[in-house]
Amino acid sequence: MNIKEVSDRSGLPAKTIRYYEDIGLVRPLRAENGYRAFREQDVHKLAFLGRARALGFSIDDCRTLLALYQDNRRESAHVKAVAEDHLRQIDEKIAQLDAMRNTLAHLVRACHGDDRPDCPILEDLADPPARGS
Amino acid sequence: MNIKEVSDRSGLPAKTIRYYEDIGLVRPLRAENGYRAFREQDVHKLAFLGRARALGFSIDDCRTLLALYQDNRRESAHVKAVAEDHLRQIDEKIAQLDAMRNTLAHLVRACHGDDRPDCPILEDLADPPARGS
DNA sequence: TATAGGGCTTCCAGTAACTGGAAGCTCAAC
DNA sequence: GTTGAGCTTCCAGTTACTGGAAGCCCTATA
Repeated sequence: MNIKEVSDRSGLPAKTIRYYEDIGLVRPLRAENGYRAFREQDVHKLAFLGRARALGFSIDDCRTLLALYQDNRRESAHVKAVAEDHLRQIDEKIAQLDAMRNTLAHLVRACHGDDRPDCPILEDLADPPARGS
Repeated sequence: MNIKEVSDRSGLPAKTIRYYEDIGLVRPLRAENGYRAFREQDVHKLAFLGRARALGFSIDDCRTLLALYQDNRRESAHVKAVAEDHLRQIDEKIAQLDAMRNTLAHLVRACHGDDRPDCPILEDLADPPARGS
């Protein structure tokens, strides 16, 4: 199977698939003409990677998850730990973004947004009112 | 004023301040010994940048905001547009993360997390149930 | 006065995960 | 035989820094 078909079936760009080979996530065979020759298992692996990436797992996590997937003596606790850790990171990120969002939304609401220069957004950036106290 | 003091007062690492000079966000003077010589306005600018970055604005947005800040013939509409655009991007990002979070939390709850290999997380990554329909 | 230290300088490389593009080989079709 | 699509490799660029090396500068102390 050539790379284009694998790309279509796994949903990953050909560039990404080559990159994943580069960093050792997949090891397709090679045909005599030098073309990559993918097997079903390669497509399966790539689809797995695509889904893990879509859940936000890092490439490094993906490597771990893939290894666990292929190890049938794995302990599900190990998988769960990786996922929980990632979940915590997502929660942190969301909290961070929520905080930004709140401040920003507040500022945007306060700004007239007309042809005059007065702007609470810039004023806050230049010299924010002390928080708390 | 030397870089260390500016770093302390603006809250930005010295490395970052040098980087900001590199990309033209600040232009401190130079002392005869080659050391950067920062003025009050430089510190002010850097603090502005630090706050804009903390709100998640890109360096490019920061450049724009700084220019608007320094242009007293600006229209607040321009500033507001930049901020609203950024707000939209934050909202998108949050939505994305929320979706990930939901799927992931669901999978984590379903996983026993013991010493056995059976794992709904891996099963889902390997072969997810069709969505919708 | 010699030296030790800490602060400052520049420059290079690395990070994460790709993505774009150039140069060039291969293959199928007309 | 030639065209065009598909494949190959390799290099550079993206974002916003960050770490580290090599080396100058300044101050204080012995």
